[in-house]
Amino acid sequence: MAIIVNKEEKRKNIALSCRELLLKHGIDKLTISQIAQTAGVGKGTIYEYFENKEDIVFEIITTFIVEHEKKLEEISLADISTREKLFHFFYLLFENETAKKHLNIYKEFLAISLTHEAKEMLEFSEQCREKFIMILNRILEVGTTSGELNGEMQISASSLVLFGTGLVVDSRLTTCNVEQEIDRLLNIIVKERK
Amino acid sequence: MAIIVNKEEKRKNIALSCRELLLKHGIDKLTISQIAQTAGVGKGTIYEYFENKEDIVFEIITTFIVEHEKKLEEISLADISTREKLFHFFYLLFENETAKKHLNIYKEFLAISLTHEAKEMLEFSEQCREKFIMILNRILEVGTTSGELNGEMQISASSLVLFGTGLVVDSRLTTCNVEQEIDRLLNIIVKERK
DNA sequence: TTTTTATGACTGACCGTCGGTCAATTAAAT
DNA sequence: ATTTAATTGACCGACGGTCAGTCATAAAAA
Repeated sequence: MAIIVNKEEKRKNIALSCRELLLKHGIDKLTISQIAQTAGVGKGTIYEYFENKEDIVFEIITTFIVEHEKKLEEISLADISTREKLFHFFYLLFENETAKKHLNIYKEFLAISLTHEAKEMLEFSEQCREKFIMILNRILEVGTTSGELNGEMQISASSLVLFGTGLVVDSRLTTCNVEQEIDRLLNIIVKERK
Repeated sequence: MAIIVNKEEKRKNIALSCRELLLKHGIDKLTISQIAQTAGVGKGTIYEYFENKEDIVFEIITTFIVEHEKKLEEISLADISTREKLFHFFYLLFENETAKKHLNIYKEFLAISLTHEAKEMLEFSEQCREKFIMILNRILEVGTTSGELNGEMQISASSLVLFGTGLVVDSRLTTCNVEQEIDRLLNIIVKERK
């Protein structure tokens, strides 16, 4: 017949080659032409591998979120106090300039999925949420058995995820001091140890 | 010399006349041509009164949020238990079909302000946040003095606002059960009364 | 009072951009 | 030579935004 390319692989490669482009311009300013040029293919080729613009942006963002989850995993397994784990868990997206770029992209992703009811996007968000909850639960369990957390309080990981989402969204406001907010939350759920 | 119109008033009138249009179509599907037609003016006229599309959408959404704040005020002053006040405070946007339309609008507002760094928009958001915090603080104060809340816990209104924001954003996910999440939170901060 | 003039309000044809399509082309496999 | 997967960029339609020109009216001039 003719050449057979690994569609899935090429899809990922195109996405990978445009990571920096997305970080630099953000979703809105990113054009398909730019993407095609950066990936070194024709514009039409993009549509061989992606449904539409969201689809490709989504694929790129996925790579970021997967990395993010990996870091969260590391935090949950690190040899630090539960309080520190939780702090880093929430503060991860704010820690430095690179993190803030990722934060911006994540905010844009949230913005899109708030207005577009794309099924795949929602499913992916669900999966992320569940993963976050899983990791948080592990941290909470360790903290409870070690006595670091206010165990009788029945903190649920899903509530904490809501707090985290709020943090991401409201961090755009100057009246929201991220570090302080996290500390306040931790003061409630983590026992004083003296 | 020539006719002088009240720019501010006409601006508001154009916005008002398009409330239903926005509720019906959402931001993305809303076109300037539609807006102009609905408002009964030419397309160019829109740009006499608004900077750009976001500017006009923002003006419309503002009218919804102002209404929302009024309802929150009412809740905070109602003759119900603190737990009920807090529940309604968070559940207000989910209570019925009309509320859900407003929820959608609020989500779209969040979406816009997540991606556009417009100064006025941020300032308005700050004001909203401060107002929310103010109302919540009033509820919390009453609840603390009446002994309904776990007073020693130092719940901060701003943390609760973050929770609320997260609730709005994550409510688009089926894995997020709004009522349950609110109840869980309230179980932590409200004393059992038996 | 009537005419002229200045100017803000208004308009929609037009422009540039961009997401998305498709007919034509290429090239590998048979 | 034929078939077929893969690729491409010219093209399309939609949309946000602009601007040169028109309109309406109040003030000034006659």
